[in-house]
Amino acid sequence: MSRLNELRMIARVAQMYHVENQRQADIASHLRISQATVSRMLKRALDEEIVRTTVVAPSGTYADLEAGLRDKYGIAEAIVVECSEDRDGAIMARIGEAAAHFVEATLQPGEIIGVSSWSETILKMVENIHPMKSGKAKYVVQTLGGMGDPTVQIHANQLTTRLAKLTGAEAHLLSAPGVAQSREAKLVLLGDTYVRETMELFEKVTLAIVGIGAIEPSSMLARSGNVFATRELAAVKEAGGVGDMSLRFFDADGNPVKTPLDDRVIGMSLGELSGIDRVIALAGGQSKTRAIHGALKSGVIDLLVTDKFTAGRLVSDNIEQHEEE
Amino acid sequence: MSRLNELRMIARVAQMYHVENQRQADIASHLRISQATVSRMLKRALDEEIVRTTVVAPSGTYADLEAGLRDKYGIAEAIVVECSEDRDGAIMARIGEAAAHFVEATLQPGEIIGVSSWSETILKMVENIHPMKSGKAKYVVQTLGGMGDPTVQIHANQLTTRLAKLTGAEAHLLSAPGVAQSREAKLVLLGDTYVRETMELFEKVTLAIVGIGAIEPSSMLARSGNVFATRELAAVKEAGGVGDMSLRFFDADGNPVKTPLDDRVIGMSLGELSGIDRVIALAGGQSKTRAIHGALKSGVIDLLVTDKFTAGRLVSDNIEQHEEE
DNA sequence: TCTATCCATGTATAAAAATTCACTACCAAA
DNA sequence: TTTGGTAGTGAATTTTTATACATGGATAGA
Repeated sequence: MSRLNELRMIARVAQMYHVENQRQADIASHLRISQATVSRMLKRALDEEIVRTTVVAPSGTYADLEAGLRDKYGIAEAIVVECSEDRDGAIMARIGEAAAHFVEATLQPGEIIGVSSWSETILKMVENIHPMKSGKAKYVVQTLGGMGDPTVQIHANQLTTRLAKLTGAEAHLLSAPGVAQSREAKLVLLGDTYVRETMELFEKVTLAIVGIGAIEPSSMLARSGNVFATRELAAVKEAGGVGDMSLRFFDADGNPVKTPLDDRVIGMSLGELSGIDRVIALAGGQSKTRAIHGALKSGVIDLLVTDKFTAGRLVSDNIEQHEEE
Repeated sequence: MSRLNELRMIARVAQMYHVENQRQADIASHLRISQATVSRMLKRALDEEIVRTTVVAPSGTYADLEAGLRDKYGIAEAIVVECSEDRDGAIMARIGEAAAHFVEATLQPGEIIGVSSWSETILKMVENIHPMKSGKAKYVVQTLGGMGDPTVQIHANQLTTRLAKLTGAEAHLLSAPGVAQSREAKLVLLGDTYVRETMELFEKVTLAIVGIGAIEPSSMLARSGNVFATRELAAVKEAGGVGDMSLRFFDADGNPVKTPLDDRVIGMSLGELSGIDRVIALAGGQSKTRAIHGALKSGVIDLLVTDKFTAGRLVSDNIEQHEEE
């Protein structure tokens, strides 16, 4: 019985605090108890479930999927975007928008942004970033060489340059192909002063933005002019590779897949990536599901931006089912 | 679209704060924004109804009726107790329990309690108060004389004394009848040193506990041996009286009803009562509904403790219907 | 293109809330 | 009855949160 009277009082305190927006001190003097007691009663009210606080995600947001991704993969943050259809074009646009918003909102002054250029999704992101008048970022560093095809090469440069402009940063381009013809060719290219200067900035990057690729040739990869022979991609698959970030391949458990290809890629390595303060990955789509799974497993990603369909697939355990879909 | 991303972020912040119990500062550094912004987002979340806080009244409490009483009568607080049946005996017991709990929980150190002795409900309250080891209250002052019948007189003294003992206070008894035989007799009684000393404490009372009586003779009033002639009570009713507190009568609007009886009562006046910091009224029951209505209207009561049936009758506007029930 | 005004933000600070501390009462077991 | 542990309290303090203020950019109208 006394418990009921106690709960009545707690309920009243909760009412005054949460509904009537009174301060604890006022409630305390009104009820002739101490502020400390009011504070304790409010905690009690929470425990006793006299007050219930619910956070409802605004329609179009997927807090549950985000939590699922965070929990399953141990990543710091996940953003799951609304998307009307499970189609790559629509997905990339939405992911790009959300990523742009997030980067804008959280960019630190003096930040050094590393950006992988071989990603359509990142392109979409850059398209959605609003120009920041007062220079916020310090440098934007291209973390992967351009593509063989000169047209696409320009494209890649533009992405980096544009992002630099938008963020008020100085662009540091990687004036080299993403994939050299041979190991020896790579060494020659690395001899270039500008290339070396840019690559020396890799370890100073504070925010890396990467795309995640599936082994299946994407349209951009295709356009780049067969930098990897089909045979070579097959070898990567053979070795268990499921996807890449900046042309660095990994398997379903997130372990790097070492192949001779590695010696030809001019860009940031997975090891370098993992040393970066914030790594934001942008990817979504049916075909990339397994690749994203592996990428998340690798532990180098801090934040994933993806779509609700892909997030759903990732969270539901049966990733392997999608293997050959 | 940007609004949606903003809301998503707000939802996430709300999630981290309310569900995951993280501090604003931590959320801020996690998301690379300032603590101030987190605070604003949380306010925003409240406005946008992304977080919803509901206070659910524990079963057996009547927050709505209490709010109704507060609003309708402008009293500071109301306590409405659960009660299985609308019968005076059960009601008094419950009200007494609740009042005891409240007084225990809110009694200030050094408080001077004034207690009207002619109330069975107050008696029930005193029965339910737990002894407080370290003296909390300073004095317990009897605010109405005893009753003519010596047996009941003792009863009244006991109530005051017992309450004093329980609260660790010093009892100040009013060793005089509640109603003197005549105006002259009252003057004589007031000449008594002890009586005068107690009455001089009236204005120092910080917490008054009163019952509310209907004009209809209560069992205790009856037992007291017809202190008021039936004729006199009729006169009070004639003048619009609907009830009394400590034998001071008032009408349905809470205005004092002045009759020659006033000059014979030895106890605290309504004027003195209204000057007291906290006035707690204990009353419930079908027959007292109109009396309580009038008492609340008088504006001297700060807290009413009553039962759910009576509260329901009081809150539903049609008090006049109960006039002759 | 140039104001004037409006927002949004972060910093610094004020305000509010939670917690530590010291103490009291209470209870159960010795 | 004593003792040792638990629970609950308010005052003081610390921690956390909200706000006042100043700044810088965005926006709209001249």
